[in-house]
Amino acid sequence: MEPFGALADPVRRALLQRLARGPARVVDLTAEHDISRPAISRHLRVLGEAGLVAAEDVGRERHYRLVAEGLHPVRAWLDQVTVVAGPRVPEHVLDALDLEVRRTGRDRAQTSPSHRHTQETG
Amino acid sequence: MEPFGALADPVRRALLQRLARGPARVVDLTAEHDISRPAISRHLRVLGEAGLVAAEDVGRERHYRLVAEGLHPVRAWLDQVTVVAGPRVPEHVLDALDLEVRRTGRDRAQTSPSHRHTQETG
DNA sequence: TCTATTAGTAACAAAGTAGTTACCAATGTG
DNA sequence: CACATTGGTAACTACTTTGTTACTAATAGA
Repeated sequence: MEPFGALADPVRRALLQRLARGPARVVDLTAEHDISRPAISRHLRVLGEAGLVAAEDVGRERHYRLVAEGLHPVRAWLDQVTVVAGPRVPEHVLDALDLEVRRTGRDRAQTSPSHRHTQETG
Repeated sequence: MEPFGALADPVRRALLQRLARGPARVVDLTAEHDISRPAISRHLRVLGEAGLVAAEDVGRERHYRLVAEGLHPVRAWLDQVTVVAGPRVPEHVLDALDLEVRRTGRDRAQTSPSHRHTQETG
C-alpha cells in the first residue's frame, strides 16, 4: 500500500519524475514547487518510507535519488490486473460474462444449483 | 492524476482486482469487504470518476466492470519514470551522476549549464 | 569565530478521506 | 398490491493529509 499512497500526490509524482533524471538536493527540488521547503521535506520522507527514494548525506547537503525498484509492486499490481482482465475482450463477450455473473450471484445466495435455466448462452 | 488517487485506497484496489475477473454487482462486491454498502458504493463512484470502472444497469441491478484502459496513464507514468531512470545503473555510476548534479546545481546560480551527460553502460 | 546555507522537526490549521446510519427510488416477486 | 431486494444519496463523525511558520542542528566559508 505504501507505494500506491505515495503516488497519490501530484507533488510527490513530480518529485519522482525529477529524481528519475538524476539526484537532487532539497533546495533544488523546492525551487520549482510553489510550496515551502518543510512541505517538500515531508514529501521526501513519505517517499523514503515507501521505498521510492533514498538519501545520501554529502556535507551539509542531502542528495536524494530515485529508487526505481520501489515502483516494482505498482508495476506488478498493474500487470496482474490488466493480464487477468484479458487482452482486449470485445464488448459482446463482456456482456455474456455479465449475464453469467448475475446467475452465479443468485445461486450463491440460496445455494441451490438445480435452479439453472441456461437459455441465454448459444 | 485521477487514477493515481483512486489506486491509493486498498479497498478500491481490491475492487479493481475483483472486477478484473469479471463484472459484479454492488451487493456481491460488498459481501467480501467488511464495510457497509454505501462505502463500497462511494468507492465505486470514485473509481468511475477516475475512469477505471463502468456500470451498466440491468433491471434493478447495476453491473460494474473494469475499464482497463483507465489504467493506461498510470502505466505510462511508470514507464516514463523508470525508462528515464535508466535500466539498472550500477551504484558507482549513480555516485558519478551525484557529483555531477551537485556541481551543476551550484553553477546554475551563475553560469549556464550547456553540457549533458548521456553515457551508456550497456 | 561569526554568519549564511542546508535540512529536519514541532505545532498548528484547513481541507480531504472514509466510514457510519438513515432515508429514498426503482425493480422484481409472492 | 404488498413486500423484499438493490443501490444511490444525505448528514454526520473520526481520522488523515497537506500546507504553514517557528525553531533547532550541522556544515561551509569569510
